[in-house]
Amino acid sequence: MSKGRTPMTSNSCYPLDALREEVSAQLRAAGIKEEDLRIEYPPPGIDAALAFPCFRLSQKEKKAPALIAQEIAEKIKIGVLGLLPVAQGPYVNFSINPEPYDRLTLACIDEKGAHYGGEEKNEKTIIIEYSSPNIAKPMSVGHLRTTIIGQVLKQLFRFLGYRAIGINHLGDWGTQFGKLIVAFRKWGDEERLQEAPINELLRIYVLFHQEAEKDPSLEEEGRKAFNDLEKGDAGAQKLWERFRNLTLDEIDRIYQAMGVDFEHVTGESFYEDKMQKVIDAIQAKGLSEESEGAQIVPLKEHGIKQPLLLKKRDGSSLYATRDLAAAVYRVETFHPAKILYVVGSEQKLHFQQFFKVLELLGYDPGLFVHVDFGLVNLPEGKMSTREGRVIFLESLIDEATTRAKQRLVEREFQGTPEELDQLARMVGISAIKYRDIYQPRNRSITFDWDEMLSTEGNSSVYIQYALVRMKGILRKGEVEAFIDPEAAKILVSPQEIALIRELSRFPEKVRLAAKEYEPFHVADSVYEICQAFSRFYKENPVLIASEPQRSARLTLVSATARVLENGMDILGIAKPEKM
RNA sequence: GCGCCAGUAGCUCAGUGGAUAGAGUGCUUGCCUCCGGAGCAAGAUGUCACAGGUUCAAAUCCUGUCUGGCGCGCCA
Repeated sequence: MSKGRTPMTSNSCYPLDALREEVSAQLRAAGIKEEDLRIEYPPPGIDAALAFPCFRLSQKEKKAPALIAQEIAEKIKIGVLGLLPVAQGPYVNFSINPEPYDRLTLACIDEKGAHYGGEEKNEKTIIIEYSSPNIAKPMSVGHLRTTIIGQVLKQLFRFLGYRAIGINHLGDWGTQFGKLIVAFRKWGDEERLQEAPINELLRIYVLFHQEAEKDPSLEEEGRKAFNDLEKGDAGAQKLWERFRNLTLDEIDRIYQAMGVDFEHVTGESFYEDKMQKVIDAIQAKGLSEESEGAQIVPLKEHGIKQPLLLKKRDGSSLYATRDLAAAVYRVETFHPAKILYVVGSEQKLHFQQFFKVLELLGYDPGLFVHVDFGLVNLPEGKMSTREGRVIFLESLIDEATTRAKQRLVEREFQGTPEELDQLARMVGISAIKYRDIYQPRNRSITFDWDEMLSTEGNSSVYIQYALVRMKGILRKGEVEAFIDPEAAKILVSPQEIALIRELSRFPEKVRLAAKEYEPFHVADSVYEICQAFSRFYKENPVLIASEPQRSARLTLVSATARVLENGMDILGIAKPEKM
């Protein structure tokens, strides 16, 4: 840090925070009360970094807002990071004093390094449940969003100092396993199961449903088989275990390719022996009742019309029961500050119900968050594994890798075939991931190959390419991440200033992403940084510049690469050295 | 029928009650003697679904209508 010239009340050196504090202090000194202190960001056309609107005061004091702005501006003295504010209409606009602000930014990046944008370690635990594929089914692009968003959130919260625990809540329990057991006993092929387990399981599963249309008694048989399984029948148990292990081996390969990992892989079956306790607690509180032979928890009095189904007529469990057991187990085992459920928005009602029941059981409702997201549809309509209208994750990864490779060959990539393969995977898989985090989670997506694997504009490739150019410059400039804050006085071109400004915004965007559970804010900042860099790169030569520009620009490239890598690490975007 | 989500540029989408509503893509046009052009620059394109209301101020809040997606008892 450069000599503590900057007023800082927190231990954070983030420049935008410091500027905000400075501006707040100035406004307070000018007589603005705390409750009127609202600082906002002016729109892009306005040449200012922060603005204070005077409408509210105008109401209180019955004076024209422009007049108030004028008076406030006159009372304020020049700051350290900011210039003398100016009244523009009803606003008091605060502009940045580039040199000290940029010096602080560079110093902060230098000081924090790989932690720039992050926060100090805290003691809080956050649990993130994500991915959660079904055993015996291939992963389709439908599982992509939860897997990627969940993994990114985990990395994001770690970056912000949390202890983040990822849980893969496998769909390894439920009626479909009864069906699968019946199907395998009738039509299963041992050899095929060995060779391509998921394929074979999918085949007999689809077959089961076809046959069940002709012979509805199969459904009953399936339910009975699950009931056996739940009661601990040895034969059923053994088959189930095989299906589970074989599927997991296959799925693990995809996780590995995508850089996804979990602290715990505990499927629904894990909670099989933990459900009774919750059911007892619910009954003890008198929350449940019998209805049409099933056990339900009515929620009408609590604003939810549909009751939660606790137990089926035949006494076997439902997913809500297992989710309740899982929640209780996790709270007691990990004492988390939050549990995030990264699950599609079509399950919103389910989460409302089961969160409400937890609340009625005495748990803090603020503990549980459904991080929902929109569906992935195909142009032909809703995906359906049974009806064969589906794109498997494996084919998506293959296609992405193939396309990346093709492009690399076109561009005459220099390297061994192994390097080419590896790079193609880095580029291809990152492209897939980025598509799920560059926009908010909320919307449903219609799957489109070209859009999914885009390499232009706001895409992972654009970001990787920007990093590669930075690395290229640093390599040739023989600079090892050297950042000299004093470069701030030389970095005065519009592109240089704009780039540093963008770097200074990164921490705030990271924080916002965590607050809203929205990875896209990080992606957005990363993209803006790359765009600012590309503009800088175009107009400001680095290596061929003469001193002191050359060194100053090397510092800037170094700092930019640092921040960019922090962002890419959060997002799980691969960081190639060359491409 | 009820509930939730969405409707902003041709397409995919940002946008904290405040200033001239922004990106990407697509389209038109420039830019490789220069650190990698998967790039940069410029241009055109808007009834913010519609109708009311609240407010000094509404794409943003409220009500209603229309359109689309999802959900609503023994699947997850």
